[in-house]
Amino acid sequence: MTSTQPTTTIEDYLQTIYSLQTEGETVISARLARWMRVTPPTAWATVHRMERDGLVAIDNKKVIRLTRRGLELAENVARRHRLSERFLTDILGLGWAEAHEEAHRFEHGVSPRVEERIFAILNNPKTCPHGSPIPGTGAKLDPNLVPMASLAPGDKATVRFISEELEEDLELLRYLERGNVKPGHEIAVQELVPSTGVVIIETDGQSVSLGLAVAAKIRVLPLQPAKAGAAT
Amino acid sequence: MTSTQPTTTIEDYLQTIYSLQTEGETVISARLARWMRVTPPTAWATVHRMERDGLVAIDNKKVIRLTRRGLELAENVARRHRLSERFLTDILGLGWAEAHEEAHRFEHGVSPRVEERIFAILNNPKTCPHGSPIPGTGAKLDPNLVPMASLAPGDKATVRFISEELEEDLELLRYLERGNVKPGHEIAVQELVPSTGVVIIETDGQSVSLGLAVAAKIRVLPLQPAKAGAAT
DNA sequence: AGAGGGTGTTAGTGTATCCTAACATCGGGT
DNA sequence: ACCCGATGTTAGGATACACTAACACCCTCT
Repeated sequence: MTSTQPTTTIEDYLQTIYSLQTEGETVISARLARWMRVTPPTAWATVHRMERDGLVAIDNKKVIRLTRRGLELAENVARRHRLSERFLTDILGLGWAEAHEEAHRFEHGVSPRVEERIFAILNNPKTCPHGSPIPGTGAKLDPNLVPMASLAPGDKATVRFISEELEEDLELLRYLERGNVKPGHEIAVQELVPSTGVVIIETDGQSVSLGLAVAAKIRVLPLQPAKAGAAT
Repeated sequence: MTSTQPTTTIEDYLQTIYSLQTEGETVISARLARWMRVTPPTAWATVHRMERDGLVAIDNKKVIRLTRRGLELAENVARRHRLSERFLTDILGLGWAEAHEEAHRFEHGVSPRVEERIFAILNNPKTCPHGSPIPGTGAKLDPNLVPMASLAPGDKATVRFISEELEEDLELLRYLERGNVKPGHEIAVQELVPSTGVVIIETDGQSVSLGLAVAAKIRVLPLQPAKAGAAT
């Protein structure tokens, strides 16, 4: 029977592969091992069980890709996860930073019936609190978004999306929350020198420093009219 | 390490033992096997793992009892379960009958933080929708309650509690819901002849027939003043 | 007394997850 | 040409949970 409901572990792998794949990353077993915080042999075995069950395909370069069936299941998990995040923040009042971690646990308890009710109560949201589109709503990531790291000093933009990869780091999320680096907030780049590896931006009056690796995983919508404004 | 978080399976066993024990039943391995829908050897092995981990004690008559630590954990699970039922019905609008089954899945995703928020949003409820007290609220089952099966024809009473044992049967719950045999509703016994094994009661104008075994697991609060009222 | 049912146990299996220890590979860079 | 680091794999173990087959007990009812 390959039609059995996936276990919690498999759901987690599906979701991780889905996020990485969606964000354009190459998914290999070693990467998954780090993400799932297990040893390489464990991840390897699990991925091969998934291959056996028709959830993923592994090409000759060892790259892991979701099959049609795997994608279907993964979208379902991602939907529950992102909906859970919205629910936890909007209805239960949990913090923006804590939502991801809590949702990770919460999502597995959400049945189709509960999912449907939550979706309705939230008024059909299209994205999670960190900007990821909720599968099934037709929402897609705006192709006009660019990595914050690609902006130039003086540029202004609106934060739209925090990579799920960054969400694994609770401390980082708390830092971003304190600095108002959240979807919907406007930022202005104060300093960005690749060689230093640091970006300094301004949000709502305060200065926030970020590593370039982090800034590369935050996507923003540049504000066109602000191309030449940096006086004082 | 006996201090690890219990698995989903162990949480389920704890909760079941807790319910049976609280309702005054003798808990033995064979009974648990039926409740958990596993074979006797499986239940036996699991219970012995629990004994090993200090969650239960098994006396020489094979009776299983929660230890202090087991009780503590079990109350925590029961609290999350009953709170989840309340939440699913009161906030998400799921049906009274479906709540138990859904909560069974939902409860495992509820962290202490989420539990606390749910409790607050529900305004500190003291019982689940089926009448079981929520641990931690100080609520206890009213000792004046009697099994519906112990009433006599003509007696009136208010339904207060449906045994968790009955909640396992979704069809039965649906039947009870249609017949308004739910906490807070008033009933009047129309017929109760032990030899027939059937009780017929009236609720809100409709007649409902129940087996005595079922009626024995529904507890009601007799209405004193209605001792001699059955004219027409 | 003997048959049965309900229970408890042991033995033997199988699957999913997880780990450590080792070894195999490949692509660079020195 | 050689060594290294990242990756992939195999081997060998654990543990939790679940099952079937068998057997041991006890108590009750005939």
